[in-house]
Amino acid sequence: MTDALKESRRDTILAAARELFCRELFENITMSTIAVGAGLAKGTLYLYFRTREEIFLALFARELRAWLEAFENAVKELPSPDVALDWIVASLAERSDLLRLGALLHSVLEMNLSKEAARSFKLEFDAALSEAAPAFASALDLRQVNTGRLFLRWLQVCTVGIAQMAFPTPVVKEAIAEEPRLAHMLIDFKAELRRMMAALVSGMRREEDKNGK
Amino acid sequence: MTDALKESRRDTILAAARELFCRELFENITMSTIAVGAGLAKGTLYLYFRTREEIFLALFARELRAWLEAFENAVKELPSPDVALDWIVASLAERSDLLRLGALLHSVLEMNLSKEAARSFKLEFDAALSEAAPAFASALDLRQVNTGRLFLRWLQVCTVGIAQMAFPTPVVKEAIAEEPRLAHMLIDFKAELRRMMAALVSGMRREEDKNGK
Amino acid sequence: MTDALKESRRDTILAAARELFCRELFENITMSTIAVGAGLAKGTLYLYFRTREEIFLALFARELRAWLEAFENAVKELPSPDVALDWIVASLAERSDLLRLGALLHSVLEMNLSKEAARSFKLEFDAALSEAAPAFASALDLRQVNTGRLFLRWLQVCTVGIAQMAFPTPVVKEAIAEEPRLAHMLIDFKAELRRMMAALVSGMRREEDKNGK
Amino acid sequence: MTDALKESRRDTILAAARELFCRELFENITMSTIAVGAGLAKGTLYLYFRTREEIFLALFARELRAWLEAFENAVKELPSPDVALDWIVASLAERSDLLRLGALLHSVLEMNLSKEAARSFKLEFDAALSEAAPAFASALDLRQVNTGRLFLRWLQVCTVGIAQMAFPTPVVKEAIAEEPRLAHMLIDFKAELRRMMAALVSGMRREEDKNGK
DNA sequence: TATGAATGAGGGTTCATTCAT
DNA sequence: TATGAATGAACCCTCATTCAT
Repeated sequence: MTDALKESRRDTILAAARELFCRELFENITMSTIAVGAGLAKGTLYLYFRTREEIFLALFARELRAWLEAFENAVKELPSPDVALDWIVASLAERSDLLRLGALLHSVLEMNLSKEAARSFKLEFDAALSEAAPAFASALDLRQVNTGRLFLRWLQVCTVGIAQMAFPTPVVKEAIAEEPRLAHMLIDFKAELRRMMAALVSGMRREEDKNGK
Repeated sequence: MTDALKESRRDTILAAARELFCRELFENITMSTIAVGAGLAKGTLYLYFRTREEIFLALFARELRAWLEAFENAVKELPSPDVALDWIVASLAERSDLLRLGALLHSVLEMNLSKEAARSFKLEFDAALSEAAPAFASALDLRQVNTGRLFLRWLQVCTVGIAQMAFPTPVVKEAIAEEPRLAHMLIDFKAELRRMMAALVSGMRREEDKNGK
Repeated sequence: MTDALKESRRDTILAAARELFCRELFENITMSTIAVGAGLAKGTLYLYFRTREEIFLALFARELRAWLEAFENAVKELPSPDVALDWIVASLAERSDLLRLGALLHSVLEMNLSKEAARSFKLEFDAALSEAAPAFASALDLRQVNTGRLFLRWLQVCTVGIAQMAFPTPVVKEAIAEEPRLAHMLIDFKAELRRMMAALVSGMRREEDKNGK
Repeated sequence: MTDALKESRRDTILAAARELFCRELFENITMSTIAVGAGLAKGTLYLYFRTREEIFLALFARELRAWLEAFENAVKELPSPDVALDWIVASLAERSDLLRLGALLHSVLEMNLSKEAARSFKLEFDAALSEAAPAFASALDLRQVNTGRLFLRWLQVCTVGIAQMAFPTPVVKEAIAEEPRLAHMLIDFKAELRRMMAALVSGMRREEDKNGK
């Protein structure tokens, strides 16, 4: 079996997982369901991924890469830092599965992992961000690549933290909806992220200036 | 049975839960273990909390209140915004259980909750933050109470997001430790939070200035 | 506390149990619910009944006595055996809780009983039927009291057996309703009981004739 | 895995369940015990039956089919209706597990069932009886197949109802044994069923005659 | 007599993972 | 490589009953 064939099988599985993840909570997605969705037997999944968590970790990595690529494609049409930030925030808001996966990363997905799997995920994750860092630095008028990398890290921090508030579980959403006093707890993801990132980017610039002297 | 007695039972249970949470991953803590730790029968726990998740939600609420109170006690000894931020960051770093609970909030603790429980948790949570907001606003030289509330929200965002990176699961920690190329992925919680909050507070002040005109 | 007071407490409890039993499946009725319905504490129920099953056994006995009394009151207006049978069948069909309790008697209610409770239930049950036997014998034109007693026994047999078919559990009822081929499995309790008892009464008369010679 | 292999696994499980049911009360038989008895893992049971109740429902169906087949094999040696009734009653009395399962059918086994399971059980049950009806009609000198079907229905009614009295729970049996006044409550299953069915068959014949005119 | 807090046994079911074919 | 039958660990929660007050 060629590598290409192998890769396409992985894709089939990830596509099935993604499909399900868009409609269901993570905990309700079973290996069985994924297998059915992919048109494969349950056991076959384990030829491509060692655990259920690895599947979603791989899915996260793929979605992340896709978003980074989308940014690199869009970057020439982003004349100013402000427009770039707008694009970043808007495109993230559209990728709710990426956001939701990001929120699960730490407390769920990294829970049942072999050391080897953890290592290769982290390496891949780091590589992806590092490669993309220069483009972000330039689009945002940051002088150093390192600051671009920092931007991506802080973006992740904010993204995860805001997603927690902006996308509550169904029952929490209902509870908030029915209680007027809680209305202000429903955060708008896009607006909140935009505000925070604006402040953070200013901060980064100031730090660069200070260090630059 | 008086209310005080009831409250003390709840405390016993929460104390046992906390004890365990400091040593174990959340998923490995069972109702059985908590019951043994509290010197109670398993069924008794359900007289005070409707689900396992509710216990940890209550624990989070208690720890949060404790931290907020600690701040209010410390506030008079925090002459400048910088010192205040130092105190905030340092005291959070010391409360690793509060941080870890915060990180579980969304993806785990709010998963198995009745609407009623969700509602009362959110109300309590909101009340606690709102009461504390003025003290934060004043310590940080923010002009409006609302900005104090915003500070707490952003603090939560950053706290959760940074904790994700700074406190990896044991296996991930090992993986990072053994791979030199991943060294920079081990974030220092305190430093990172300090930097982010500094930038964010500056941003808040600028927004206040702009709106103030 | 006088005996009358005690008796009225028992009645309160039985009334609450009955109320619930009309709306719920037996297995869904808890001691808690009954206690709430009776306006008593859970523990108080145990001052009047030793087990949950005893409550429903007592309820059955009470309902049975009520029905037997109703018969004795109606008997003068039942000129012929046919009319008497009609009355018997119709009045049973109206007492669906008596029927449902009867169906639970063996496989559920008598499952968790002390020997003492079993004994006194059976004695009371037997006494009630024996007292009523003559009235049934006379209304149905049976010559011997024993045959009246036999009638009541067979009536119980048929009642229980038919109730099993005529009052299926909700999910079974649905299944039958949705499957045309199963339409004939929905027995009409009244018609079926009438037919069976008619045949059985004829049989009893023939046996009496044979033995009488 | 062939269908035959699958069927044999089901048989293994049902055999284990039967074995236990002969020695224990239904409520004391756990999935664990059955699994051990069948030499399988607990989870494996759920590959063949969706719930514990389904196992016993399938067991009932199998035992019923076995009895119906036994009848069809015996029918040529049953020269007269009386002899046929004798055979029927005696063979049922020997199959106490079939009787006990029949008694549980309504109030226990059909309690925890999916609609689908209920449907297929009822269809199978109905089919078995319908197929057997002609043989019964002919052996009992009933003119119409429908009356044969009716016979089987009434047989079920009586069987269930009488079993309730004839096979009391252990504690009830003791209570009756120790109390002379209750001696007559211990019904002899065979004799009682014989008497009732004789009367009912006469009734059926009379109805056929009436309708025939 | 009444309470209701405390008990703790109890078991069905799910599902990630393995492994013989 | 693919299968899917088999595994078996894991665990929450209910609720009848007791008993100290």
